[in-house]
Amino acid sequence: MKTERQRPKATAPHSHRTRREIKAPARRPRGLKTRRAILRKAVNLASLEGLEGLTIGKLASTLQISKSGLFAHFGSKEDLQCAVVDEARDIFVERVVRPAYELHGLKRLRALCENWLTYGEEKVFPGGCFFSAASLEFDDRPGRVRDQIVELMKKWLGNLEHAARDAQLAGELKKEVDVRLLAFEIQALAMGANWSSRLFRDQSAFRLVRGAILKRIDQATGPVQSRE
Amino acid sequence: MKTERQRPKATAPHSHRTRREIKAPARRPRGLKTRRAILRKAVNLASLEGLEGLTIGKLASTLQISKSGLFAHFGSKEDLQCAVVDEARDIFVERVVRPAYELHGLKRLRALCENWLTYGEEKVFPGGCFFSAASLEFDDRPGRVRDQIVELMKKWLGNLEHAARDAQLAGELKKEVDVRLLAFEIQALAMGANWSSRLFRDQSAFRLVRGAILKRIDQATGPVQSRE
DNA sequence: TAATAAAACGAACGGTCGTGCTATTATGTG
DNA sequence: CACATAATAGCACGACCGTTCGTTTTATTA
Repeated sequence: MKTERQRPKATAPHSHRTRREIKAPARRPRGLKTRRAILRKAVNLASLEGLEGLTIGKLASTLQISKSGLFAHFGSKEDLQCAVVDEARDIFVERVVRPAYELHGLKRLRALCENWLTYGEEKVFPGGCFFSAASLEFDDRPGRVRDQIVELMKKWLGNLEHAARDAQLAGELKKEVDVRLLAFEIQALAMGANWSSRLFRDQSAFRLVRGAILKRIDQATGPVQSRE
Repeated sequence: MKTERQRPKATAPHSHRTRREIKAPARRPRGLKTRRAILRKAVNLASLEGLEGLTIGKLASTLQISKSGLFAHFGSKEDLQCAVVDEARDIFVERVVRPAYELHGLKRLRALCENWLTYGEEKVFPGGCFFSAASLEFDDRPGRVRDQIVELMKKWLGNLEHAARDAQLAGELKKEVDVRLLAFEIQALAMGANWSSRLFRDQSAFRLVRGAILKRIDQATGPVQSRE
């Protein structure tokens, strides 16, 4: 009853992504700009230090705003972490998933792989793949953050698998190919590239994995190779 | 000059694993027993909470000893982390590497894979593969801990690659197989199994990956299959 | 321009972190 | 038994954590 102002979203159960512009689209509340700026920095920081290592004080001093002012935007650290994950998701979708959705079947599958490799190579997040790190950091921490990451990862694997299945239905992949396994192998190789490039500070891991994934896909397309 | 007692190893540059039993082998200092007990617990805790999330206070209260008493065994948190990594290494070598070294060539390669999968399935560390987690946690934290992890991982990949190369030289693998890539793919799949099993709380990932690795190796042995 | 509400601030809280000192206890040796 | 020494405990420090609260600044609008 008393703590109402600094937790504006606490009562609303789950109203993702639709904040307040629904009823007043031209109001442009000044807080949103700051919030976006905070999240942009927070995502980068979290990719380097981890979602738990991301501290409100450090983030605030980096942005040169007050700790309490920053805090008021979120209401709790967990809410901040959730917002950061969501922001990272948006960036990932924009860079990796969405462009591939203009294609279908095998082409989409190839595009998803290539976009991911580019996303890794170009260091979209300075600390490497945000979700690889977050997955391993939160696999033992029950809570909303973990739930969110699980859901995102399921969707990503589902995207790979769906594209592969479409390709199979279109005759672009051999009938005996296990599309679920194929998706898993691609994901494992991609995470391996991220792991190796970061731990050994060696970007050539992406070259290696690009070759491995291509080989794996070619192998699944059969001797006919992917038409065109 | 004044802080000398609680950092007994600080002056010695790098005397791993040979502590003080070198000159008095029968003395059996009582501290070692406690130290081992601390490390055993610390490894488990660190695998769950991460090497940074592993806290001296929590560790001490878990073991029901005083924080300062525990601290005196190591002298700094970084030293503790190094000791924990070393302890985890010992366990890993004992479970995965050493048993395979009774075999050679392709058999050793297969044994390394199978031992790793068993090590993952049986939850040797309650938080999953210690080194997968530590790798991603420390890939951006320069220091002795990171250096140690890098070295261990290089050795592990080297082990896989070496076994594969021996197999190739013995004619058990096709000549055109890239043993470095093969080692990398195995490692990526293994880490993928760890990742998936933990994030989705689904042990079947190990079944999936066992199949994938076997297929990958069979494919490298050629149509003749591994003799015997 | 005055009123109003949102946003940012500053200071402080209780807690925990790693670490450093000093004292106490246990152990092995003369 | 006395003594030296190693092992452990007790206590406190400064720093930083997430969080709260009251105040001040800033922007909107009547």
